[in-house]
Amino acid sequence: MDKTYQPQAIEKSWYQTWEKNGFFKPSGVGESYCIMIPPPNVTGSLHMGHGFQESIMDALIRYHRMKGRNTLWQVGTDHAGIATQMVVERQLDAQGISRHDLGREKFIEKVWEWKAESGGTITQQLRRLGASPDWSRERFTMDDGFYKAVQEVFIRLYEEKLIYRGKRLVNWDPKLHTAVSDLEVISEEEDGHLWHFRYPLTDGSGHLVVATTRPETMLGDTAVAVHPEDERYRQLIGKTITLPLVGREIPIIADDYVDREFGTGCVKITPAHDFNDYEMGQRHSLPMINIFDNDARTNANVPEKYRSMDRFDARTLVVEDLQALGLLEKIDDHKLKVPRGDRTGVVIEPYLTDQWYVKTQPLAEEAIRAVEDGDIQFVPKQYENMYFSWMRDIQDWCISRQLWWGHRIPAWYDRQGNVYVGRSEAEVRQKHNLPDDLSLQQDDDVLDTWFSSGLWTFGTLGWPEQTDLLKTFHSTDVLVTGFDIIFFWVARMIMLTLHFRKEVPFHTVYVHGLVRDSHGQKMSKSKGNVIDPIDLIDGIELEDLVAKRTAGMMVPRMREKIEKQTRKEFPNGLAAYGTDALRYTYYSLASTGRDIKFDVGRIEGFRNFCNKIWNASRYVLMNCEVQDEQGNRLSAHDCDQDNSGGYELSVADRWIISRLQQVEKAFAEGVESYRFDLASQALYDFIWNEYCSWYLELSKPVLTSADFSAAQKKGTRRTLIRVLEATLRLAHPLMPFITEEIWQRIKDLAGVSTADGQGETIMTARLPECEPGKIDQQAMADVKWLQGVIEGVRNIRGEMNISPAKSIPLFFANGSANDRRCLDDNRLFLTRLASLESITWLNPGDTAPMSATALVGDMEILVPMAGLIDVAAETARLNKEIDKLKKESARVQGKLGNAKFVDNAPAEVVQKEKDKLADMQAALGKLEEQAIKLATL
RNA sequence: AGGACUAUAGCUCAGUUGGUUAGAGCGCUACCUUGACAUGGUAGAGGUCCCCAGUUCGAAUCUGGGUAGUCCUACCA
Repeated sequence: MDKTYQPQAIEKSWYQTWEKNGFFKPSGVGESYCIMIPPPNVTGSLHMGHGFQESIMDALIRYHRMKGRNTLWQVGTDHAGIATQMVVERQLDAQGISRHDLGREKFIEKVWEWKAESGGTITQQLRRLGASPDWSRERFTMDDGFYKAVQEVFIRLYEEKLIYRGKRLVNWDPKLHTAVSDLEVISEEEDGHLWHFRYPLTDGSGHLVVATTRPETMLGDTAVAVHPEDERYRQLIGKTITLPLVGREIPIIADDYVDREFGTGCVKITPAHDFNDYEMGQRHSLPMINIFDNDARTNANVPEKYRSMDRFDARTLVVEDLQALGLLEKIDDHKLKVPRGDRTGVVIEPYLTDQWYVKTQPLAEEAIRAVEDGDIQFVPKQYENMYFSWMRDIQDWCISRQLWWGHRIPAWYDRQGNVYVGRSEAEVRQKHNLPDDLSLQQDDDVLDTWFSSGLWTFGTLGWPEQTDLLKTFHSTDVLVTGFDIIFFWVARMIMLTLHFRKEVPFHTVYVHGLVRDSHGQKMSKSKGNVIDPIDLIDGIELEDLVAKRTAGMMVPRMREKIEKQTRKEFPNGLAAYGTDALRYTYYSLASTGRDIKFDVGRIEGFRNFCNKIWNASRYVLMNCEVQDEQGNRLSAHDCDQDNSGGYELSVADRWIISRLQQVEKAFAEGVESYRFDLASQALYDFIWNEYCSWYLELSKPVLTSADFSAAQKKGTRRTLIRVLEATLRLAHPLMPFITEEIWQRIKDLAGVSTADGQGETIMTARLPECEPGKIDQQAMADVKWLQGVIEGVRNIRGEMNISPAKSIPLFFANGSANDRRCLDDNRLFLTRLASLESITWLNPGDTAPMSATALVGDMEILVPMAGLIDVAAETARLNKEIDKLKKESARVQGKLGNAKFVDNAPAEVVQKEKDKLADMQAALGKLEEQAIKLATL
C-alpha cells in the first residue's frame, strides 16, 4: 500500500466495476426499500446542493442495501421546460436563428439533439460522487412512457372536472412569452416612485388625486376606488372621472379594500393588469381593458399616440404628457416589491390569457390529511407547518405554458372553439363522433414541468401499467429534498399520487438544509462564490478557479472583486480531497439546521481522516502478513482466517470489540433518525480516537514482545483485522471508495466467506450490527483504568517537558486490590505505552521518593523528580490542579449545604453529588499534602 | 403585517426526557521525525452557553419578554 492515501488512484475504477457488475440494481430479495431521486434539471451541472443531497441518498441506499433490503434508487432527469428551451434558443441565437425561423417541429428536434450531446453532464457527475442508483432504469420526464402517464393524468383529471380552461389574470413573462406560476416569480424590494396624478371629475367640479407606481397602466383604468366610509370622498361615489389622455369616462366606486391611510386614499383601478384590481373589477363588474400585447408593448386599446410602445417608454411618455397638462401633482420616492421572473429577471406582467388550471382544493384536502394522519412524516417535523399553511390556502394551479419544449396538452379545438380532450386526434374524433372533414387543431401549449414531475414516484415505475415494480417499490420509503421545493414539487407529488394511486408517494420527507458558502452566503454564479464539488474531488489550480468564477462576468468591477476575493480565500486553489472526504464533510454537516455553511477547512480534516484509515490498515496488514520490501504479501500470519480457533483475547481485544458494538448501535441510530452528523461523528471518534489512538498502540506490545504467547498474538491479529473489516463495512455507506479498496485487500485475512458470490464487493456485504453479548464491561473498565494511568504519566511528561524518548520509573501508592490486579494484568501495556523504565508497587508504610503526582481514582501514581523535574514547575502544576478542584468542590459543597436541594432532589442525584465531593476532597487532600512536601524541600 | 428558524470556544458545529467539571473538528501555543500515518503524535490555552425576567432544590436545556440575523408567506395603489 502507498504510504499516503491517493483517492484518485482508486475511485474511478471501483465505480466502473460496480456499475459494470450491476451491483446497483435491486437484489430482488428481501423487503423493498426505494428512494426516488429528485430529478435534476437536464440542463444542470452538479452544484454543492446536489452533492449534499445525493450523498445523503446514497448513504441511505447503501445502508439499507447492506441491511439486506431489496433496494431501488430510481434515477433520472427532468426535461425542465423553460430552462432547456432557453439553453437551446441561446445556442440558435448565436447562429442568428430564432426558434420561429425553424418552426416547432425542427426546434424540438434540435432540443433532442442538444439533450443527446449535453444532457448527460449531471449524471456523469453523479457517478463521480459514488452514487449508486440503478442506472439501467434511468428515466427522463420526456420519455414516451412518461408522456403516457402525463397524458393519462391530464385526461382523467379533465374528465373528473378537476382540470378546466379559463381566461384569468396570470403572471406573464414578456420575454419568454409564457405564463409562469406564482412560485416562479420572485418579488423583491426595489427603489421606485409613487406618482400622484390629478384625475378631473367629469362634471368639472374638481379632481381626485390618485397615486400609482405604474403610471402607464392608467391607459387601462376603468374606475377609481375610494373607501366607502371615507368622509373626504363619500359625496363623490357614483360620480365619474374623465380619464386624462384617454378621455374615457370611468366611475368612482366604493370598496373597503381601499386603505384610507395610504397615499391619497384614492386608487386607480386597472382590472386587466393588477391582481387586486382584477378582483375588484369582478366585484363591481368593471370592464377589463387589456392594454398590452405578448411583449408587454402597448396595443390598439390605447390612444394612437401611445401605441406599440415598450411599457417603460409608455410610462415616461404618460408622465410627461400628464405633467404638460398640469395633472402631475408630485413624485415621491417609494420602495416597492417588483415581481420578476426567476429565469429571465424581467418584470412580470399580470396579463389576461386563456390557460389551463388544476382545481387543487379537493386534491389538497386529501394531501393535508395524509400528513395529519402521519402517513407521511416530515423530518424535521417543523416543516409540516410550512406544508400545512401553504396547502390550506392553496390557489388553483395554472398548468399551461406557452412553450414548445414540454408535454403538449392533449386537447383539440374546432373552429367554434369547442374543446375535445383525448389521447390523440383520432381518439377524440371517435369519442365525440366528429366528422372527418371537421378541422381540429391541437392546443399549442405544453404543461408545466412540475405537472409531470408530480408523477415522478409512480410514473417512473411504469404507471399506468400495473407493473411488478410498481407493486414492489411504491409507496417509496423516503424523499430527500430541500425545503425550497416543498411547494413546487413535494406538495404536488403528494396531491397527484394520492389521487391516482390512493396511496402516498413516500412515507417520509427528509428535508435538509441548503448549502451556503463559509460566510453563510448563498452560492451563486453572480456572487462568484460557487464551489464545484468536482473541483473539491479532483482539485483545481488557483488560476483555473479564478477563470471559472469570472467567466461570463460582464461588469469589470464585479470581475475584479470576485477575482480578489477568490485569490484571498483560496491562495493555493483547491487540493484534490477525493470523493470520500467530500462525502464525509457533507455528512458531518447534516444536522437539523436550515443553513449549511461549507468551510473548505473541514474537508481537509476528513481527507486526513481517510489517510488515517489508510495508514491504520497499512499497519494491520503489515502485522497480519509477511511482506516484502514493497509491501507485497509473501505469506499470511495466522489471523484465524480459517476460523480454526485456538486464540486468546487480551483485555484490549475485548475492549475494542465492545466499543465496536456500541458504535454500531450509535451509527444505526444516527442514520435511522437522519442525523448523519451524529452517525459520522460516532464513527470518526471510534476509528481515530479508539481504534487508531489506543487499540493499535495496545496491539504493538502483544505483537512485538516475546512475553506474549502465540495464542495471544493470534487473538490480537484476529481482532485487529476483524474489527477493521467490520468497521469498513460500517463506514461503507458514507465513504464507499476507500472502504472497498481496503476491504478487498483484507477480506480473506478477516475470514470473509466467498461462498455464493458473497465477498465479491463490500457493497453487498452485511452491515455489522450491535451484538450486546459481545460487550465486556470488565474489559471496558480495565482499559479505562489503563488509559487513566497512561494519561496521568503523559500529563506529567507533557507539563514537565520530559522527552518522550526518556524512559522513566513509576511508583504506585495507595492502590486497591483492584488497582493491583489491573496493574498485574496490564504491566506490559503500561510499560510500553507510557515508556516506563520500571514499575514499583508501594505497600502501606513504604516510603516514596520525592515525586510528581497524578491521581487515578484513589490511587496515586508517582514519577520521581530526581534529575527530571523542577520543583517550581511541579508546584505550579499541582497548584493549578488544586485550584480547579477547590473551586469545583466549593460549588458542590454549597449545593449540598442547601437544604432545599437535599430535601427535594432525587436521592440518587444527591448521592452522586456527595460521592463527587468525597472524591474531590480526597484528591484535594493528597495534592495538598504533596504540595506541602514540595514546599519543605 | 403574520409565521418559522437560528444565537454555545477565534471559526464551523454537537449537546438526547432539566442534574456533565459544557464537548468535537479546524485554528492557536509548546514539545516531538518513536518502527501505520507530519494528511502524524503528546500536552496545553481558550466559553458571562445573545440579554432580561420567571418556573424549579437545580436552567445551555422549560416559559414569557427583548435584541440580532436568516428565511418563508401575504402585502398599500
